[in-house]
Amino acid sequence: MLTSAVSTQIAVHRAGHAVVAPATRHIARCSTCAMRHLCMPQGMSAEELPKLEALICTARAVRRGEPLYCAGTPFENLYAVRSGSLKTTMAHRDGREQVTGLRLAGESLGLDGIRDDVHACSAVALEDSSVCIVPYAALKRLCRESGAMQERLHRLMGEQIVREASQMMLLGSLSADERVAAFLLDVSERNAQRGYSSAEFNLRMTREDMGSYLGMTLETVSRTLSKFQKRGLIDARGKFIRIVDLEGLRGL
Amino acid sequence: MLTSAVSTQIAVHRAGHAVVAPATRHIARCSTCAMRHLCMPQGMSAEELPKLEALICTARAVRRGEPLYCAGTPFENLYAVRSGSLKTTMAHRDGREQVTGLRLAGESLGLDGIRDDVHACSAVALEDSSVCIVPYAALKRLCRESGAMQERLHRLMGEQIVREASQMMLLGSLSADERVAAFLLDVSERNAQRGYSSAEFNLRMTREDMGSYLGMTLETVSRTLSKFQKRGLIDARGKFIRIVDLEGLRGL
DNA sequence: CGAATCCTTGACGTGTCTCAAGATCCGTGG
DNA sequence: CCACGGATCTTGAGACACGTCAAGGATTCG
Repeated sequence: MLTSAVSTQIAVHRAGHAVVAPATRHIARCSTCAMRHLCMPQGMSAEELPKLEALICTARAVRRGEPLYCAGTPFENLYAVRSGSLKTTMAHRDGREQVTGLRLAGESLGLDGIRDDVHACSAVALEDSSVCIVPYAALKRLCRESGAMQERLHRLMGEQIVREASQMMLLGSLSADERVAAFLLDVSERNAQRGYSSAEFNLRMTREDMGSYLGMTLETVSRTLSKFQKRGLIDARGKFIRIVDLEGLRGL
Repeated sequence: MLTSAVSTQIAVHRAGHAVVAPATRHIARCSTCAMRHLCMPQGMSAEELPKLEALICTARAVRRGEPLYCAGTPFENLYAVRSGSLKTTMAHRDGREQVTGLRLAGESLGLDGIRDDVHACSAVALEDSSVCIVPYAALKRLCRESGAMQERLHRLMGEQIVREASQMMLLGSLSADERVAAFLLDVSERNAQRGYSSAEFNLRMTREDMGSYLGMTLETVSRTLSKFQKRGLIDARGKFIRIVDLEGLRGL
């Protein structure tokens, strides 16, 4: 359930209700889907609401390991993660892939295609997931009609710009210990913002994914997590991670 | 002079004319300023043009070493570099600063403030420079009236998102040699796109700035440049750099 | 339940950092 | 225009954090 916490990523109504719609229908209108708030700023007038729901709220299921979209393919939609989680990856000329992002339930996806109508990244589900589809062309039209809507989309892009700049800082100037600690704290905080536990969570990335995202090898990720465990900072059992000493992690 | 090359960063008209307006007036309307094209997509109707020019084209001079804006200060304007160059920097909690971007003449600046109306980065001039001021509130209004304008702004943000993702890749998986080579090629290409020489240019960053941007120490930057010089890949005399063997650099 | 994937840990190699000293560049003021 | 002084750059030697290679164990998922 959502708490009254308001995400900075995607603002959420202050009423508690189910985050995840019943997963029985894979392609479905998600009028009960919390993610429609991606496009529902507080300032929006009542008559605009139906237009919105008509536009954006189609859901799509993505199986673990399957791509939601691929780098190089035409960009048409933005997405909001309804349940599950995905990674975004980019490839070098030589084919090496690197993880460039992690998207948890409630976060948005697909902005990498806006530059030139072709996706710059691929998005792959880390577990069986569900996303809301937001047709970009229609969203753009809506943003010209509604200032609140425009504001929302701009902030979403701004958020990603700042988030990526922070990741550049992490990669450019932190040690392996500091990177792993910063990553765990980031995931923890993003969980908290969406009303989930900040103290424990299932990280569906592999050690290799984490290493790729954090600019280190999977072995170093593993060693670092083991070290944190020995020091009593975390309790990690495979993909399940519990943060024991938050301040200790912050202090790195 | 501009060639007919069209920048992907900021599309430029296909007519050649001076990139840099006469620098005699520091605060001036820059109706002759190429940077007004930031907000002048091809698809724009004739009657919208005056509105645009009324809005955006005020210039501001920034002395070498001076900030154009600082992290933590209110965000009100976007900027387009008219002449000169700037770096953007971000600070860690502990005060360490890292260079997160380099902006050459013709490129845009300030998107880091859109997320929450406060600048996330600082922007500091690398040499005496001049920028066009684009009030964000007015630009937003314009984007609701003009689809072409909206498109332009979105692509600008999309460009930055993709650019930063590429920099994350560089920082996360390239060796020191590869990073320096990629950086030189990037600057070279950006120069070419704006009609300047791709083979030689003045990089006004210090070795320390480059190191900070590329996630390495200034000593390693220096050693790497020396190595490239010995191999006949480049000709570097302090901040002036000439690319001798483009393919050789690409091959790293 | 079984096989493939994923994770952990060890030993060793190396790319990059750190510290240091001298050279060079460049802005400033005379 | 020149001289000065601080900032910047180069280069070397040694240290160390992290990568690489390898092997065995634990998950996980079909």
